[in-house]
Amino acid sequence: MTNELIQNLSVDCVVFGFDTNTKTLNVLLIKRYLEDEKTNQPLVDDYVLTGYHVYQNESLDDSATRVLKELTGLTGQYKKQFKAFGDPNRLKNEKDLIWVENQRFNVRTITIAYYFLLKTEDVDVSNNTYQAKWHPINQLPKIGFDHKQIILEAYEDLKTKCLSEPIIFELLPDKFTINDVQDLYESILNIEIDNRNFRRKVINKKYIIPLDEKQVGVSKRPAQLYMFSKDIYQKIYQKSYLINI
Amino acid sequence: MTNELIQNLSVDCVVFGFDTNTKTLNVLLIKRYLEDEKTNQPLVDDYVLTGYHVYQNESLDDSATRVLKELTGLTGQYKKQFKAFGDPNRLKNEKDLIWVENQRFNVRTITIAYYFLLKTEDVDVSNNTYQAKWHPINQLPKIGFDHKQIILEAYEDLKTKCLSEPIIFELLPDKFTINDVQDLYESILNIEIDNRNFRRKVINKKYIIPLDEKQVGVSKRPAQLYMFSKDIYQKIYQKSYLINI
DNA sequence: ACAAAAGTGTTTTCTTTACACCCATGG
DNA sequence: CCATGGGTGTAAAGAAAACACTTTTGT
Repeated sequence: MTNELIQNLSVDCVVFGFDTNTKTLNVLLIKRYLEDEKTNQPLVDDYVLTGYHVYQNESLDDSATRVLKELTGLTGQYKKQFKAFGDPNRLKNEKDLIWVENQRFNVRTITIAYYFLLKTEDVDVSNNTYQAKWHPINQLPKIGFDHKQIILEAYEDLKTKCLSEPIIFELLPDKFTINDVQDLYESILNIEIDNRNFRRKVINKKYIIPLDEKQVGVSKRPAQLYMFSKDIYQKIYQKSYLINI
Repeated sequence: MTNELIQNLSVDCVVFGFDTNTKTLNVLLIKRYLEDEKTNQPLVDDYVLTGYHVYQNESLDDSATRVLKELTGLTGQYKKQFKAFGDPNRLKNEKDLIWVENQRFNVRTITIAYYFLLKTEDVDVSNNTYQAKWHPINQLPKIGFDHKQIILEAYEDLKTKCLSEPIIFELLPDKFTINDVQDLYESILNIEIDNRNFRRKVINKKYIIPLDEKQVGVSKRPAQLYMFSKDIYQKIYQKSYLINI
């Protein structure tokens, strides 16, 4: 079998990045721009998710990994396939049709959507091939295709999942403060959390390990740094059967 | 556009049914059987999920609904798209290749997997076109393709989801006893639950409504019947932000 | 009257929530 | 010495867990 693209199948990647400085949860989007050849008027000018067709000999997961690597250079980031989008009309608004025709791909394309978790600081966005930019999840720009819906569904999944699994640490640097963790939860969930109760809860976890280190270069009292131990987490993990309906 | 099948795309349906009598959670599987034309020896003889290719003008959800209807005659059942399976080698063990060649479909088929929740009693399995049979989730027969994996992942999703959403009632008749609910949780989660604590918890929910009715035709003390009100549930539903990692 | 499952209360423990001030550091 | 965010404890309320006997019904 030759290694061709599967014309009607793609992956799309919702790349979430947390910015510890501004305390915002962001999505990495690429520019979609097309001009009229004669008038030079922009025909399409908005943002979309990064994505690409799947190769014939490639698994869906590998495909998503490849797309992320091409966009960011990163590998080994947390990744989750969260939904397939395949409505027959999903690429059929006016701008999308212009774009699709220009790019010569199938209008009935099914996309397998993934989301990734990483740190904004890990991506050099300054001279990115795709003109990728971070956008706060709460201030999304004009977005093409059905990608806004895809982003929002990814975000819902993230919100649910971060309550029951320690995926939050994928969005933080290896060394973080308790307040970083709180800020992150507050950004994702859009809620306020009591600092004392939160600290107690987090610090009591055996897999949150205090380091012999404090913040440096901050113009205030430097905070204690912690790390997350996945090993310890997995060792002490106990499935909860608490029914909460 | 003609209404053709999309050759490399299918949906597969994991149909869960709870049997209130035997107190078992079951999966509906269809027979896969093929004989050698000359020797009449069985070449393939096992079970698979029901599934079919998606039509060009059909959404993924509609496709799954159609497949369920063809199998069971039922519509309007609880349905969830839970994962896409698209490994390039997913249909490539020996029996699968024999089957695939016989059925002339693409070996690189991506399937969008759904699960459905219903009551075993709602399906007339006796003279089913597909020789469909209920199989207890804990005693699955020999299963073809990658469908065992698909079933197990559906089951994992169901286990998680039934802890935080009232989907359990999709598996029960409209009128049920508290012990029915407990039996169902115990079957799904494979755990034992304290009856007194469980009753208290469930009966206190405003959306669990006691009826002016008791069981009839049972050879023991007849139990109080209840119903689940989705309306009330949605009205009083409050998103929980409890962090439990 | 007996078998079989339905139904019932209390206590202990754990978890969550609410709440306000002092501390350490860099500038 | 001051501004800034870091860090701390206690009490009350609510939820979960542990636990054994009585009641109702059909046969």
